[in-house]
Amino acid sequence: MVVVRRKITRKRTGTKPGKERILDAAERLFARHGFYGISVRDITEAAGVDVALVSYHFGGKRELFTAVFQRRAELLNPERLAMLEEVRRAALPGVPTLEDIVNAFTYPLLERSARGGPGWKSYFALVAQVNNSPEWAPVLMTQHFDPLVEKFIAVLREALPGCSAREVYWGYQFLTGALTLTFAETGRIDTLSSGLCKSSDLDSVHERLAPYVAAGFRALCARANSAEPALPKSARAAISAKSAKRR
Amino acid sequence: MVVVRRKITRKRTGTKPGKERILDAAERLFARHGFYGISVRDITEAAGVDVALVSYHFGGKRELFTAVFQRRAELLNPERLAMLEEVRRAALPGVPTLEDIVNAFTYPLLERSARGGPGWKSYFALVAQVNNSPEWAPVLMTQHFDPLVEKFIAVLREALPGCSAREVYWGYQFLTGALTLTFAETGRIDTLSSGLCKSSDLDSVHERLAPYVAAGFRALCARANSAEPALPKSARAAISAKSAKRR
DNA sequence: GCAAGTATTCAACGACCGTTGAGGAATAGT
DNA sequence: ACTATTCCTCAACGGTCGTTGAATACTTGC
Repeated sequence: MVVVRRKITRKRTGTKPGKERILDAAERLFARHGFYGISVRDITEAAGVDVALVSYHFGGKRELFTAVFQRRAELLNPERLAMLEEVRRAALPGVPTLEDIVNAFTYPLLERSARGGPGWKSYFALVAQVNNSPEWAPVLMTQHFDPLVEKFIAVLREALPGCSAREVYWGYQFLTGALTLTFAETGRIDTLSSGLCKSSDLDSVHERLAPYVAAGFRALCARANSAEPALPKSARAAISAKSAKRR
Repeated sequence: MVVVRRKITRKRTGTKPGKERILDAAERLFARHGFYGISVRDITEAAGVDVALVSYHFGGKRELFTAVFQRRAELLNPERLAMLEEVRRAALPGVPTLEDIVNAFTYPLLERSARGGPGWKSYFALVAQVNNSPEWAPVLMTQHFDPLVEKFIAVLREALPGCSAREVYWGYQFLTGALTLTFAETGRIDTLSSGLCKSSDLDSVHERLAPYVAAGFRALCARANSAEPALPKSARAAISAKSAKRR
């Protein structure tokens, strides 16, 4: 397949500077085809700038990729942290519900993917691919999201007294898997359901994910606390009663 | 970075024919770096054969990729279908529990990823990446897994009487997201939990995923049947009682 | 042992890859 | 108006990409 490349060079017609235009184009194209599936020429042509600008502004293709990943993470995490603290404060002197914690974790993401514009939509699709990549996840996800995740897990543990840390970590893993597949918006649920459900209908996900995950967490803890009792029966019963209380 | 490529050409030292060796090497490398992240030369060098063999045996790189994806899907799906039928038969004249259905869906996969050897482990990591890719999922996942998935969803609906199809589809989507992230084995839960949980500990996943997901399904149905009543109250109460029954 | 067919190697093709250095244009400070 | 700085263009580099056609090796059937 031979593709003729015509130079576009729209020469400052737009209002945005080249650096930002590159970030936007890279975000969109990386999200769809991954890091290796897109060349810097693809990106700069889509952005209407010269190839050399990638090296000039970012140092190289790899650094551009991490810059794309970083840009919106820095906007997102403070908001998510604030929402977690707000949920926590509102529940004082008790602890927040699992549903509220999960919502604080997911809502800022789902809301922006749904109504933040195409840039945000691409960004979350990119996060979905990165999160499922053995090559990229240990670097990018850990670096940009783990400090926040640790805070969420700490609050989850407060809301699940008597539940072992292992259950909470596995529950979080299932949550983030469900969430990132949603962001990928591959359209698979659309065809499976013959159009009854739409990948892009993130409001439906927002309604359902928190109840689903919260019930999952409770089931994990109930299972761990009923099987293999390592404590005397009386202590175990007290713990179960506490963690089984709903709402 | 300049990498010197030395020819290996181990010339039929192994027992496997070149076609199979290419499939094995491609599986391992595609799983880690994706379709575009690996060249056919990377693959053929790892397999110890000549570059031209890819075109000869498969027609091209793209066809090799789909062949890798197809090979184990064809082994997997009949077994999963048989397990679903077995679970269904064992529950007659009733319907199987959600836990048993989810296990029939996940166990053949988790078991092979855990103890099927490195080939299977790579394969599921590849599936994880494909499932989260807007470029590949609509083609490969739909083509090779959707017929099976439709059967599972049909049985899930039997086990969730009075629950709308939408809830079941969303519940399935969350399940498959949690499952595929598990297969990716990115090691993120390892660092998050300071080594308390291990990505590779699929037995732990097997114990927990079914209870988690089953509880999630029940929560979705309960939510749908309690909020926004479109039916008269009496009918609604009857449905809720049915779908809320546990175990 | 010979022929037919299959499997594999070899060398090379044009296209595209990421990156770079030299230089031009725009901008800001004085 | 001059200068320094930043932003951007142009042309080209060495390398790697996927693919191919011709030639060689191996296997099978007789």
